[in-house]
Amino acid sequence: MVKEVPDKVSTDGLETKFDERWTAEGTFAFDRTKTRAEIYSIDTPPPTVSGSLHVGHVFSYTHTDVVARYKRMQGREVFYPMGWDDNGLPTERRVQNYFGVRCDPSLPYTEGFEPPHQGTDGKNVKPADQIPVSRRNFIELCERLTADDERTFEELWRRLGLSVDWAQTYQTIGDSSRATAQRAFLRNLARGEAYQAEAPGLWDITFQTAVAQAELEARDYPGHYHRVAFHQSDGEPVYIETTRPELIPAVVALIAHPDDERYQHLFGTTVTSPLFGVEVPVVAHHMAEPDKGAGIAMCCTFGDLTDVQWWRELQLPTRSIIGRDGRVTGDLPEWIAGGPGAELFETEVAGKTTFSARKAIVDALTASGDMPSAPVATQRKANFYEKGDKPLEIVTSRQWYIRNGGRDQGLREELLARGKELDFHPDFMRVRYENWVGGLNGDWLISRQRFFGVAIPLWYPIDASGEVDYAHPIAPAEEVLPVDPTSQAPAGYTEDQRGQAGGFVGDADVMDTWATSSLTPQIVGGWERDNDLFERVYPMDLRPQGQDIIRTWLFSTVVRSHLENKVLPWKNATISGWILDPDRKKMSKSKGNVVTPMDLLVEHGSDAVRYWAASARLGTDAAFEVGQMKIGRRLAIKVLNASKFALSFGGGAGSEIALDPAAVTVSLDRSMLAGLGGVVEQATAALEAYDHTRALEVTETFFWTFCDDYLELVKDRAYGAGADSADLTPETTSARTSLAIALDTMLRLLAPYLPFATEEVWSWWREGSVHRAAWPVAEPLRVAGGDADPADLAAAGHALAALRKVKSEAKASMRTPIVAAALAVPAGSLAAVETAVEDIKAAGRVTGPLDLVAAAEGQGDQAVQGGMVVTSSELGEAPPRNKG
RNA sequence: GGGCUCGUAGCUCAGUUGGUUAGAGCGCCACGUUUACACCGUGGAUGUCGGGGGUUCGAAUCCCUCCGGGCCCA
Repeated sequence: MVKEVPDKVSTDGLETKFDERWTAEGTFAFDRTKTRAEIYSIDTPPPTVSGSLHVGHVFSYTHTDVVARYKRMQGREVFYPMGWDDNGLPTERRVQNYFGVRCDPSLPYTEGFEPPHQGTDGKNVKPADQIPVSRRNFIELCERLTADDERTFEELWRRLGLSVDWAQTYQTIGDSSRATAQRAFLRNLARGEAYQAEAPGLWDITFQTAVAQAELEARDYPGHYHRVAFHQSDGEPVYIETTRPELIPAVVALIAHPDDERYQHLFGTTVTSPLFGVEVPVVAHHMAEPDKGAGIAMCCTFGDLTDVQWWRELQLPTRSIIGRDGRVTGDLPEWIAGGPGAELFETEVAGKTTFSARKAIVDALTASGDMPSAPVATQRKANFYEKGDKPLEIVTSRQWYIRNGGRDQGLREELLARGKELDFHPDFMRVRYENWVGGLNGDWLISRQRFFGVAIPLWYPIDASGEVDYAHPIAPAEEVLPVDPTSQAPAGYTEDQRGQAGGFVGDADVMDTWATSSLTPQIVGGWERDNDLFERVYPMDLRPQGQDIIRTWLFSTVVRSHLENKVLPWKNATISGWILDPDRKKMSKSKGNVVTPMDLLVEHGSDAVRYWAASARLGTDAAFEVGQMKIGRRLAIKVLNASKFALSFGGGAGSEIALDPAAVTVSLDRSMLAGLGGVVEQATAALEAYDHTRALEVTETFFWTFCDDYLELVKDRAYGAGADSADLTPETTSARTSLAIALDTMLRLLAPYLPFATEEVWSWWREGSVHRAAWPVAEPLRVAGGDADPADLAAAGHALAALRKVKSEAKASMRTPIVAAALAVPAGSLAAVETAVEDIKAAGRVTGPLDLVAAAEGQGDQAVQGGMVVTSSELGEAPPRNKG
């Protein structure tokens, strides 16, 4: 039944209209009564709310939504929650400025705290003017601020048309996320998978936090090689070259490559350090690079990661002199005390920044003659925290780790096996996982010295003498999670025992963001909170994400599921590519080449932007192409117009539209439906293989041919030459039925890509939402098509094009009648053209005889109108225009 | 330096296990307002498949090598 077809169609306003309708009707509401087999569950990446959404988000989330809509139409109940990642430094900074507070974890929680500011118009509040608050208060303010960000994000996602159940959202800082992260940590601890260690770790001076391997970034950093003499027992110098002379007080060994001829005689001997006279061994290790500097390096725990490796593998002593503040320790180290450099250290080096200390040491080396030549400028690779701008120092501190196979071959093998079990789309992305897991050389450091994150849920007892006993942490019961050890006392203690002998201290650290994000399947699935739900959605079906976070998010999620649930967290991982700007550079905020997604959606329409996004294959970088969006917009409008047309033949509003395949009797119609059946098969196979681009391509190609050829060919027959509904010819009924069936099918095929335009058309003549309609199957189309050959429609289309070409070349209007013509048709197509000749004549306005002859050998070009050639023609007079 | 990936028409991209004369859309040129559509229609032109070498009856496709872009890891 056709309800209403507008006179003038438009894509404008569809986004708002259907977002409201879908919400009101619960179109995407998740039905949790379904069983695991009926459910398709998606573990969507939670975007960082305090950052801003960019075009890359729109791009990759569209890919996921296409999958979600397809699976839903396939009859799966789609579990597709959206989360917000609020953890982290950017949020902390915004909260400090917005509310004028700073976090001091040593403070107690203040009930009903009201911050001094409510927004400061982007102006920074000086740290001295910020009111210190407890971590719990600080987190409450973070939650308050991120609530605004989340609204903005949701608005964008709704406009883009993500088929998310908005009742299922979560936050990585929310109570249930924190409880989940803490619960998982406590279980790791109980099983021995989490442990603390006093160990060298990378430390960011600026952010005052430890940094994990996954957060590292190696960058070029300017420095100078200083050629410095160590001394053998006989006084002979051994020259090394170092970029960090200030670490000479911390030297523990000189190291050269075992095959290096120059230093063979030194291995096994000792040398003394300049200025300080500390005796250190000369040892061999394959990591020493013979062609770098002098080929012999000083190892000073801990100048860089190679030093750490040497320290560990060669079991060298620990002589750490750099503290968390980035300065040289103020205490005189015992290995220097009493030596020739003790005074130098105490007066010139102790307590200095590395920069000042270096200057002092270099001056002393120059004065003593141990540095005979001037420093030589060089570029070295230094490790940076990805958000920091100062090279990282390596300091020893007490930190928590989770085992990830980096120091355990057995676990590593298990995790590599999980990687093989996971279906990556595209498949080659698997090697990124394998390279990363295979290359790990340490466990996962999860302690972070920040505030807005999930607290490490532990306290430590203080013994009678006031020493903190880190070896016997106090864990909370799972029932009381989440906890904040900095503002809550552990069971059996009271708050006034905090920091007292015989009392306790809370662990002041929070966990790495990924220690929470790695649990998104557990968080959204209700692990240990709603086990009924968990069993229905977990392990999940799909994890979409970017390739850059395979080593972090994807890997850490596999680790947690493997340790906790002994399964892979999902069956499939789809990896979207990057958006490149016209210069083939990755679009990013720092380059200033980003486009605001909301503006883009408003300007082009969401279907148009989705079309652009869906045109890019998974794993492939895509150009930011406004032209492609315009094509998408045209497609959406064409869908509206062609649909309006196809629905108009039956007499408009109130007329019945039959979808009975038995009414399709004309050969051309059956040929079209047979072709459509093939399209359904191809599109379905492509989507099953997570190849949404191919599915779109075959559907779109068919749709345009349908409009250009089929619709034109059957136009007259479908109108029915004055017939009223009482006495339709079977030929007219066949055309109308075929149009309706084709429309019905194509709307479904396009629905995941153009959710708004297809829903609009659906609302004209069908009940419910196209997004809850069944995905089409080829079988009924095959039956209706019978033994018809899809090529027959192409042949008729070619014949029509050949006739049009005559008019085009004569620069005549397409309305010009052809009084008589002869058409040479390749033998293989002749029968098809003869069968459809009445439709061809009507569409080509051939008013007189159309002679069809078999084309001679070599006549015509197969690539042009299928080799069909009009050999003679006579054009009539074009009718006058209908109106001026 | 290592790994992965890409290089096809002016632009953005398809090209399945090697198989006729390499495709699409955009853009371009010409024409046309036809009762779905000017956010349109019709027709047309367009390529050393990054370079070189090899395997083969036959290579955009397989192998080698070089050049250039991108990402990740050292």
